[in-house]
Amino acid sequence: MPGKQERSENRRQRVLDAALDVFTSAGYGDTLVDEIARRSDTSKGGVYFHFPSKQALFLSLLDEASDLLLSRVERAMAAETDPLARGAVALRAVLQTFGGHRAVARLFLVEALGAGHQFNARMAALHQRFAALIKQQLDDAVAQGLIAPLDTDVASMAWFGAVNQVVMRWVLTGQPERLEDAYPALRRLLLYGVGLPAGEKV
Amino acid sequence: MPGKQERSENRRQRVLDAALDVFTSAGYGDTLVDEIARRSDTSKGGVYFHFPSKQALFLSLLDEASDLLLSRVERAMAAETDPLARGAVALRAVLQTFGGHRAVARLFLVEALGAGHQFNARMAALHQRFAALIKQQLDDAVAQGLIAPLDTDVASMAWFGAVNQVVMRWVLTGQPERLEDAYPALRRLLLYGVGLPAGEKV
DNA sequence: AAAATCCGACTGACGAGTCGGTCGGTTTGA
DNA sequence: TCAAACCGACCGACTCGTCAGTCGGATTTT
Repeated sequence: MPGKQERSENRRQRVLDAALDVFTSAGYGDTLVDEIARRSDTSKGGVYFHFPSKQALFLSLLDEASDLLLSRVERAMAAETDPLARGAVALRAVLQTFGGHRAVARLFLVEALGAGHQFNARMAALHQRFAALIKQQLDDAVAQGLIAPLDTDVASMAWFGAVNQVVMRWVLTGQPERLEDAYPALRRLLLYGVGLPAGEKV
Repeated sequence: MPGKQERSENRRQRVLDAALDVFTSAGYGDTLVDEIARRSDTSKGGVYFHFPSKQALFLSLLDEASDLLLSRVERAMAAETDPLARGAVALRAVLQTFGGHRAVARLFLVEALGAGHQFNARMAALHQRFAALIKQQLDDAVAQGLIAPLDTDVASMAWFGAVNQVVMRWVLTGQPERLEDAYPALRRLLLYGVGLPAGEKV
């Protein structure tokens, strides 16, 4: 017998799970709250008991997902000190996390953009956060003389975009079979791009 | 006195122009056909006389824009023979074209994603077309021994994504002031990334 | 019993697409 | 030459399905 909080929490989580399913398969606009209710074995009223609006429900998913992603990335980076190594492990953490949660990846890369203008600010902030994380490592690397000076604004955007696109292709087409398989090629590309001489370790 | 055809063409174009405005500022979902009619100084019926549906109107814009972009890129590439040089001029052509048509850039990079799942296939095909163009140059460059062998699948995706993201930032935040200003840094990044030794010409 | 949770029929706003009608220009034919 | 007949372009009030969100009541938990 689940206690009170427990039952309620279960229900809330079931709604979130179902919402992830439906949002990622139908897109935000075409998702019906009724469908989320049906799939989570509750009712429309039940959904609205736990979430004030469809939009808030979607944002809860995004928050849940970005917490997951950022915590993993930060944990990975904490274990390294060299800026470029931190970039590399962050890259791997991203590929591993998305690689294990395709629906989450889809939510981030496809649906969030398709969810209308209300979400653009939120997404822009999230992008900004990641780009800043990358830029910081690049700036550090330049400061430490590991790489030659370069436009780290453009470079961090480009890094971010490159990873983004590789993940997106995987989400949409299933290639490569395992997302992590793209790691070596991507790491090489990014590090070389930033001026690291060919044949370096890290 | 404008003939009937002429007047009709004018009207049709006015609708397209207004549609570009409204779609790019409100997003697909939040765009009202009534608003397009209002801004093009016509009526809802007038819009529907020229286009069978809101969706078809949007697709017409996309087609118009992709024709513009691809023709410029192809023209630029035709003037070069070296694969990496072709990549570089293609990059510049993209930056110049989008740089001069911010609304079009927004249409491609933001609104098309927000336009719902009906458009995903269309957009995926377009992305595919560009990625294939890039991959071809990279494969040629490898075949000609200009660069060391690499995973050109991942590399072309990464290139594409990198450019995409730089353009998107410009669309959303206005940085850099002139999109073309990102060209040198981006070119360097992409060419180095692909293994071209630092300090090469092209 | 009281409170928390859940149900689902219902409402109201909304907006894409329709359709009967208008209007200016063009063709016909007397 | 000049209507009468015609036609394509255009208009905008209206229809009609859709769906997020509500609410009064039922059910479950404490």
